[in-house]
Order: sequence, then C-alpha cells, then structure tokens
Amino acid sequence: MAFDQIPIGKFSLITRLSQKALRLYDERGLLVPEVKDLCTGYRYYAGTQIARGVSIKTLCGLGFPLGEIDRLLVAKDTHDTATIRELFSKRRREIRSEVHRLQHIEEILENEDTSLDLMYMTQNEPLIKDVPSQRIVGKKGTGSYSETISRLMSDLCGQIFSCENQKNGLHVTGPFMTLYYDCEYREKDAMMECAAPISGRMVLSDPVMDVRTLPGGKCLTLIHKGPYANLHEAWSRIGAYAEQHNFVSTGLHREVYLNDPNDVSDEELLTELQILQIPVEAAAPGPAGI
Amino acid sequence: MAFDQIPIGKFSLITRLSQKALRLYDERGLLVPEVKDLCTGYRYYAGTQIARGVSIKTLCGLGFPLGEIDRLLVAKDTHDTATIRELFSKRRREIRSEVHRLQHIEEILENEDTSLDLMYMTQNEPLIKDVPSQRIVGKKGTGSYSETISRLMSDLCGQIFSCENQKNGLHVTGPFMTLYYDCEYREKDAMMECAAPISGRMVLSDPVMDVRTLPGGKCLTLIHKGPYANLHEAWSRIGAYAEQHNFVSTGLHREVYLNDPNDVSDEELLTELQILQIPVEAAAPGPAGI
DNA sequence: TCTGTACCTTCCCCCGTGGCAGACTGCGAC
DNA sequence: GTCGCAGTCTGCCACGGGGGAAGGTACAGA
Repeated sequence: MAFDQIPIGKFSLITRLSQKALRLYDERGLLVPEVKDLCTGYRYYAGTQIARGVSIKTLCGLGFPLGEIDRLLVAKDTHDTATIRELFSKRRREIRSEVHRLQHIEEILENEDTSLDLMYMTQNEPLIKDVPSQRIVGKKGTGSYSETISRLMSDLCGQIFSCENQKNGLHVTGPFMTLYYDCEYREKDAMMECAAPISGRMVLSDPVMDVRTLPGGKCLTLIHKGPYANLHEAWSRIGAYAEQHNFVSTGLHREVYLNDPNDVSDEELLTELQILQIPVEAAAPGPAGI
Repeated sequence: MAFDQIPIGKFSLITRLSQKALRLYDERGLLVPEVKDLCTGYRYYAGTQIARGVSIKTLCGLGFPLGEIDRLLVAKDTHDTATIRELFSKRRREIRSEVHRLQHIEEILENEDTSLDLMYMTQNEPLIKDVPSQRIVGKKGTGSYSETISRLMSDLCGQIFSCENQKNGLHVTGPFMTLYYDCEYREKDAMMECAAPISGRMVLSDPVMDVRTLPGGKCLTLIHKGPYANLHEAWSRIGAYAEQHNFVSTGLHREVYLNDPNDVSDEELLTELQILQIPVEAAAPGPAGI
C-alpha cells in the first residue's frame, strides 16, 4: 500500500539496476514500468515490480543474456521447470568451457612468461580450416626427406623461372609446399612432391613435372616457427592433437613454406603443417582453437 | 623471392585472421599492408608480414586487447622484456580473477539447479552502494524486535494516514524501514526506530515522533527474499561478508521493507539490509559484487 | 570476351555501459 | 508564489572485436 509510483532513480537504487539498463529493459519489453506518463515521459514502477527487477539483476550477474532472462522469467511464471533447468545447465556448460579455455590460456602464459618464448617462438594452436583448391606445378620424387626436397625445389624453381616462362608472364601465387604421400614416417624412400601455386600458362620441359589443380578441403593446420630441422616436433604435436580430437585423416600431409630461407634466419622460418580431412560431413566436430 | 603481393584473402588463410579483422588492423595501424593500390583500394601484404600477422593472431587468442598487442609487438621489436613481462602478468591476473568469478557463478548454479531455489528465492550478493539522504518521519522505541516493530509501524501508519495529513497531501515516497541503534543483537530492550520517507507537510500529534532528514552515504546492502522470521540468516550472511572484506561499519543498521506483507505472501517478501559505512574515503575498496 | 571469384566500401547489428547535451519536471524551501 | 536544484527525458556517439549484408569494381582462367 501507499508506496507505488516509484520513479526510475529510486527503482534503480532499490534493484541495483542502472537507469540506463532500466530504460533498455523498458525498450526491450523485459521490464516495462507500470505507468508511463504520456506528457512527461516519466517512468513509474510499481512496488510489485521490484521482485522482477531484482531477479533480472541476479540473472544478469550470473551472465545470462537478456533474451534468456526473459525466457527464464516466463518459465518461472508458468512454473515451467524444464525450461529453467535446461537454461541453467546450458549456462553451466558455457561457464565450464569458458573456464577451461581461460585455464588453458593461463597455462600457456605461465609457461611462457618466465622464458618469454611466446613472443619469439610462435606458439600456435592446431586449428581446422578450409584450404582452397589451387592450380599448381609439382614434381614428385622419392628418397630421404631433406635431400629430395632440395633437389625437387631446385628443379621446380629452374623451370618456373626459366626465361620462357617468365616471358609468358607466369606468376607464383602462393608459397611453395611439399606434399607427402606416405601415411607414416619413412627414413628413406619416402614419396613426396614439391609444388608451387601458379597463375598463367606454363611451358614444361621436365617430363616428371605436371601442372594440375590441387583439390582443397578441410584440414587440420598448425604453424611452426623455427628451423626446418625442428619440424618433426610440430608434426608430433599436430598428430597428437589429431588423435585426441578423433580427427579423421586422409593420410595426405602437406608442408607449406610461408617465408623464404633466403630472406630470414632459420629461427624466423614459418611453416604451415596441414593434414587433410576425409571429406565426409559427419566426421569430427571442429575444435574452436584458442 | 617471387611470393609477395599477397592479397587479403590469401593472407587471411595463411594467418588465420579474418578479412574483417585484417581491415580493422589496417585502419588501426596494427598491421598495415605493404602496398595499397590507390586506384582499386586492394591491399597487398608482403611475405615478411606473415610473422607479424601470426603473432597478432596468437596474442588475440590469448585474449589481449588490440592496444596491448600493439604495445607487445613494439616491445618485442625493441627487446623491451620488462613491458612484455608486465603485460603478460597483468593478463594472467585478469584471467585468474575472471576464472574465480566464473567458478563462483558455477558454484551458485550448481547449488541451485537441483533445487531451483534461485528462481524463487532471490539469492543476492552483498554490494556496496550509495544510499541517498531522505526526509523521513520516524518513531523510536525499545523492546523485543518483532513486538516493538509492530507497535511502532502501527503508530506510524496511524499518524501518516490520518485525515488531516492526507488532506494536506502528505505522501509516502519510499519503503518503510527500521533503523537499529545497537551494535550487537539484543534479545530485549533493543533500541530501534521505524520510519517512512515522506514528502509534503506533516502534522504530528505524537510527541515521540519526529520528521527529519536521514543522512545517506555508502553502505553494504543485501536483499533478502522470504519471511521476516528468516532475516537473521541474511544478517549473518552480510555480517560475515563485511568481516571478510574489512568493511568498516558505523554500527548503524537498517532494514528496508521493499514490499508489503499485505500484498504478497511471506515467501515473496523482499527486505533490503543495510550496514552504513564510516564516511571515510580510505576505508575499504568496494567489492564488485557478482 | 565472358564468368565466377575475390576484393572494395559502407552500413547496421551484437550487449551493456558510459558520457554528453539540451530540455523539461518534481519537490522542498523560502 | 516562485526559486533553485535534483531528477528525468530523449538522442547521439563510443567502446571491443568483430559478423553479416548490400552494391559495386577488379582479376583470373577459359
């Protein structure tokens, strides 16, 4: 009795909701003042609206978005406990995943802020992304890794940068890469292909080389920073990640050399590792990365 | 060599930064493409910018805001490890406090989603806020709590709603409240005052009653939902909180009755508890509440 | 030359808060 | 009655870190 027609300032103090928020809730229909003076525009709340205001404040504090608060209050009024339970457990799941995410970050920071590695050694999280198909020129070969790659790359460059091809306006449109065709590691006799994405017409004098369109697709990727000699560490990291996340691989692996050993020091080399996923929709849910 | 002039789409795929983000970073000066075609507006990045892009992506993933990422990259280039350390530990502190906040929320949700109390029993966090000064009419009395309050409230209402005062346009402008003057709990002979904020001129026929302006100030507040009989639980909660947070109390306590026992059931009663803080600036830092 | 596509800018949206400006209203006090 | 202040109104911009759409231009492969 008696105590009604509460103006916004008093109502704000009682419910601890800011005036700004109250005006927003009015606009959104979440908490509409009982009376709105048409002449002055003043909002007047009823004493019975305090409880709703306090509930909104509480649920806000728990991190529910406005839309869900509305649903929760409706569910409360209709005693629809199923919806309430559902939204609560949804919120709990969100919070748990957020906590995990933050704790993961903290772990990284914890390890790194003593050695400051992070700033100098790019520590990248494996991530699933789409790789586009691209037109490439490639040359296959067999042998031990480093020797074969050196040989193939050299042949490839010779062909691409030949006078004839340069005259024809051939362009390299992306970083060089190596494609691996073996599922497991082989000390020797591994089969690989060095390739470069190109645009323009290419003249080939090497019968082992060919120009074709490399199909794209979803793949698990990781960027490694540092000498090529350390790439095996990155491969084992991405492999472990793939296993943990039930990533279904096609067995096709690629190394994409993002910068050039002639330009930067070994420590600054960037290499992207890619493991192609079997192109089936129902395979693995994509992890969000950090 | 050769692989430069990377358009935004390719650069986006390499660095895993969205095109949207890259355009934003260009605008903010965080990562400006080496070449921007003045005619077409096309952005072309250099191969050497990939490392910076990847660093930005990594730091973004760690939750640094763009401004700090800029500072971090500058610090990295100038080998200013002090700044890097500082920003890293700052970020760690932020993460820890955020994790605590979320875990606190999770605790609440965990307790409540089994009983669903939360939706029906307003569970409010103690909070420091400013209470404005207000003009009140009050009547003091001594005795045991509930009896004295009933008596004083009845007298107060009688006086306020007397014919004469109603004719004069006296209005109650806020909820009724009880002010406590004892520092500790007293079974009997406690001294208290029931009061109501009013506007307008008031005629008093009761010599013990008086109209005055009640000073405001910072105070620790908690909203209790439920029967008045359970108020002691809320008082002990707010008391424990005050102790934990080194809250310096003046010894003045108030109960503000936000709704009316005649309007709602006992279970729906809302009462705000207030403990006034000693008006010294350097007392306690205000807790943020949830 | 034609046809996708990649790329450009501009605008509005999210969510809740804060600030500012300019105009009006309510109320206590004289 | 009337002065002055505090309260309230509307409206606009800004924050962060983008997402999405619209409508238009440029580039690549055939």
